[in-house]
Amino acid sequence: MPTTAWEVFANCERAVLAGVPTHRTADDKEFHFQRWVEQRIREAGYEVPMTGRNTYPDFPVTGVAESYEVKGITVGSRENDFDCNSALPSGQHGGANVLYVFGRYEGSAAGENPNVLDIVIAHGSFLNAGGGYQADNKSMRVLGSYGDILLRDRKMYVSYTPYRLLTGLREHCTLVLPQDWPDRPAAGWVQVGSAERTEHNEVLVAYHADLPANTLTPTFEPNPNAGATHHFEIWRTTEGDDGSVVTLA
DNA sequence: TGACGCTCACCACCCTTGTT
DNA sequence: AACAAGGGTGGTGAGCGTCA
Repeated sequence: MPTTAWEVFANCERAVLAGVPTHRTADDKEFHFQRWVEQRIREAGYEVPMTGRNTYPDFPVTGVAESYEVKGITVGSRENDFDCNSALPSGQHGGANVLYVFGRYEGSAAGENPNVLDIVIAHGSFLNAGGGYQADNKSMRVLGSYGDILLRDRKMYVSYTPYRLLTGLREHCTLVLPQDWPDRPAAGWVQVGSAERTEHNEVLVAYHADLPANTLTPTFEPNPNAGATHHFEIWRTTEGDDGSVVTLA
């Protein structure tokens, strides 16, 4: 079954190598990189619907069970982890594969047209294999001396980026897919590494917040998938390949 | 031992979408 | 329409390790 990942990645890599910058405007400092990725998806011949800023994932591909979630990183700032807000990273969402697009781009000193320095597209299961428990956000109007202030138990998940999990990603473009990804690349690709991630022994089932003490106490149960391994293949096109390899950090 | 750089927790803020 | 929930970004300073 053909997938979009190879072509979308190849377009991103080509644009990085060609020095295609993003376009940052004063009124929209945040979304230039998302737009840059959207253009690459469209260039690859795929349609993405116009979505608002609050959709997750950012770009579901029309007619294909694949979607792209974009995470921009200003170079030299926060490269090792990212705020997922309340959407725990996952390889599946709404019946579609989720591919995370990370890119490092130049900061505000570069002006309105910062260059994209490198790209990593990673299947969500590389960040989190799934399973475990994830409750929706809840709130209750119980707080403060008058008892009328809303307490939002708003989960904020912070996941490692591939830049933390893998070596050799900077100044290169890199594609990370599950070993059992449904299709293989055409000619012109090089596998530059492989990675195996093993599931943890326990899963979080609850946590207790003690307000006077200002502490959080987790409660765990054994992970039914403890020790399960997930295998990933790491790819570049021959255009971006320089013989270097990628390994788990 | 002080300067420096880095990480991380935290803070501050913005805006849209969904629900009632 | 009002409110709750959800998606995002950038900045800062404490703490800590490294190195001259």
